[in-house]
Amino acid sequence: MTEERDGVDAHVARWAAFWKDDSRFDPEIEGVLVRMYDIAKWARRGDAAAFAGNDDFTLEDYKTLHALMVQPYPTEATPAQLADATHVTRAAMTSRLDRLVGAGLVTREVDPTDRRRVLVRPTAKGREAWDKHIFEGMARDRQLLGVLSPDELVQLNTLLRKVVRSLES
Amino acid sequence: MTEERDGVDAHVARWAAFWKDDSRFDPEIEGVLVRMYDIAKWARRGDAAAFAGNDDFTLEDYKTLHALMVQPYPTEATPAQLADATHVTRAAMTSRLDRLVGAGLVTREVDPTDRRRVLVRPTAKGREAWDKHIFEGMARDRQLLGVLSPDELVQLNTLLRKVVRSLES
DNA sequence: CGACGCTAATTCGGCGTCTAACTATTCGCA
DNA sequence: TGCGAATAGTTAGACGCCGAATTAGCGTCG
Repeated sequence: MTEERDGVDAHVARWAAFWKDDSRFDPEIEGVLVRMYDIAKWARRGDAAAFAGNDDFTLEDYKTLHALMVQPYPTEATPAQLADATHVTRAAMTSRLDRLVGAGLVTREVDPTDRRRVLVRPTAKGREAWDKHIFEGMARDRQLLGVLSPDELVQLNTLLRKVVRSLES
Repeated sequence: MTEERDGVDAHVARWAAFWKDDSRFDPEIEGVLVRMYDIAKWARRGDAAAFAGNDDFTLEDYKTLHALMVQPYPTEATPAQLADATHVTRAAMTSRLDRLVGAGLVTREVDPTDRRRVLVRPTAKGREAWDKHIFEGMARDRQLLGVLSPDELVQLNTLLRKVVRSLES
């Protein structure tokens, strides 16, 4: 075994001592989930730190704006679409949009063809805010995964894609 | 390309249309992080749902108890150790322990040798609660990653381990 | 055409986390 | 010995999220 151990190995090993011969426990399964959970938490913390100074533009603001900007259609979406894209509830999206409207980064208008719906569109100021932060986020991401070679990234994506596809079905 | 696409591919592709030739954007990097984030969120939601009925034993209670039970030393730890193990702040751990003490699942005593410190230990009831849920959680985990073969799990862990090690240093 | 069901968005109440400030205790060094 | 710095835990206040209930508009079918 040339691979070096990490903190999760230590954690899982200790933990495995309890159920050495119990088939219900699989160290590889637990290892994968703990690691993904830790890495995701780390990334989230890094992103949050990058937005810490700004009182008027938070990480959540950015994520919402990003989901809006990369919509397939012209940059316009309903709250429900944005909620799905960012994996939060509609209730959470309502409060996110309150903030963004208040800051003048998006507009919120009732859809004339279906008055139950609301159409959200970025303002010029919103596009600027998005543009300003998008590449900084990508730089953080690149640094986070910098230890992996391009080949390894492709491998990793292949494996993760399988998992995501099984979740989507 | 025999691999099937997932929702993240669609998301990232749309997104990539903006910076087709911009070296600052790497679809593999973004894909990895979005997928890990989504999978972790999915797992968390599943765990939370499993604890939804119980009013007196939440997912957070379980996680704290678990961290306590798998401590290297005899089952006893300080709030700071538990906070580090579960990746929450000490303030959050204080409120978690309030709940657990209130429910009679752990005890909290001042360390006689260093009166700043507090020692947390599980009660018999706490051990039972932990035992009751640990294998259910593992079953959920196994189902979540069921699409991956044992070999693929090892591959995945090897890649993730590299990332975690780089974060730890 | 009117009642019922469905969909979209919002409001409300509660929970968990965070940062920052505070208390208590111990350590270190003049 | 004594006093400032460091450490452990807690408290206070704010924020974001969630589930459930609410309001409003659309649709369909008798």
